[in-house]
Amino acid sequence: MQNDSKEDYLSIIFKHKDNNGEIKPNIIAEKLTVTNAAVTDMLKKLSKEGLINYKKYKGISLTSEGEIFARNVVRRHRLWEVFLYQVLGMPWNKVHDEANRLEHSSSDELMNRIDRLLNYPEYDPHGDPIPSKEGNVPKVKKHRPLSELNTGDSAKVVRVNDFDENFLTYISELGIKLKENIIVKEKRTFDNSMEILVDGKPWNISNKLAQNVFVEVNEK
Amino acid sequence: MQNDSKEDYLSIIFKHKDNNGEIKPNIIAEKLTVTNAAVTDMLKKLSKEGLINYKKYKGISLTSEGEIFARNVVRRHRLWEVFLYQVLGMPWNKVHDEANRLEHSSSDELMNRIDRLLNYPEYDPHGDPIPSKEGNVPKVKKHRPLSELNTGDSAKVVRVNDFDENFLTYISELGIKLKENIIVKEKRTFDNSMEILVDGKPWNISNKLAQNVFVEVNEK
DNA sequence: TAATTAATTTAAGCTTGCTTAATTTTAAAA
DNA sequence: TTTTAAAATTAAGCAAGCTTAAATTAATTA
Repeated sequence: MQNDSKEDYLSIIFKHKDNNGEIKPNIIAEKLTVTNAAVTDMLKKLSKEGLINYKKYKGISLTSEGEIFARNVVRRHRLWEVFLYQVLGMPWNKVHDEANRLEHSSSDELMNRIDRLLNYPEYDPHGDPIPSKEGNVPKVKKHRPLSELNTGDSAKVVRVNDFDENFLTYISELGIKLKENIIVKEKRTFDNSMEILVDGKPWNISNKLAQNVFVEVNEK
Repeated sequence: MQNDSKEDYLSIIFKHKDNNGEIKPNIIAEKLTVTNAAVTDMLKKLSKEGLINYKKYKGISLTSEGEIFARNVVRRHRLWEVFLYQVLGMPWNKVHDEANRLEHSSSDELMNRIDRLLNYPEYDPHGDPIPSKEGNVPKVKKHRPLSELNTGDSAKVVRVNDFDENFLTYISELGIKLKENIIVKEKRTFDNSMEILVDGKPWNISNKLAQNVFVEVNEK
């Protein structure tokens, strides 16, 4: 109701900021599917409240207060994802949208109880790190996009992007999931598409798809 | 976000309608702590959408479509209450407010999974019936307000009103909970206050309090 | 560097769900 | 039944979070 939008904006900034901790309005607009004008509007409000640093036409970044706020939203989201996936057995691809609603409706006390129930998980079902109650963010395992591998490489899935439900539905069908092994049978140089082996089955995947699956390469 | 208010109105109508299935705007305004003007406003919208029967200055009732809608909101609310209380061990008095937020953010699929996890409970932690997925509302056990009992009566708690967190906090302190036995040591005729025995301990309670605790009288 | 395109901001306006103040209708009391 | 009080409704207006259209600034390309 009152804070949902604000929470969405801060969470998006947190998740999509670059190495300098900055993000462009454009990206926020895309991720939230609102117009740029709406973003400008909200940025002013967030700035006035001291949650972001914002100067017209300049980069946007979280203040330390905004960082704490955002981290907490992300914590709620990812804990709900683990709960939905592990405890309720909800399929991978539905978990994100459901958590997107729940994250705005849960008190800290509730989330701490869920956290305990789940035995303090460090990663959500897509491999993203879950900020702790104290605000610590677990290290993300070193990993590269599947798209960078070459013919003959073999690797283990450690993270996937969760921004698109259709993408998740599709890779589920291919048998791609966390900790699953993937072997690159052939990489085609002209369009960077590849043939991969998942659980013994061969699939043809686009470069775009491979860019959204992250793996830890197995030493040869 | 979009539907929260609507859901609140329908749920209040469902829970507080009289024996004719009707309710006055006044009561809705009180329960939702909004002005009568706001209620009139919303009633027009709900009526236009075919969710309630409404004629100016006349009684308000749910249409069959509204009934289905409202029942589902109540189902979500009460299932969440059971979950919070039983699975997470959240205290009695905090469960209602938390569920008030979650009820607006949960898909049917989610609630059906929670329902299964809880093994299809029929009553929430305050003794209120939980509508099933199919819309069946379990029979509420026959019961009377504690305030109607007299000196020497003994009874078992089967339901309490959950409208006020302070009330719930207070009766928790007295040891009053579902299935707890209460003995009326003395009822005072001049103000209808009573001295009761809960788990062996004596307490003095007002008539107002006793009106909100519902019991099944033990045969002598 | 100039011209063009893309991104950002401003301005005006809309919808939702409220509010306060004034008015009308119904219910209760004399 | 008349008067008075309570409840319900209408009218006008406000804040939040959007939109579209126009204007400005930054980035890219020729």
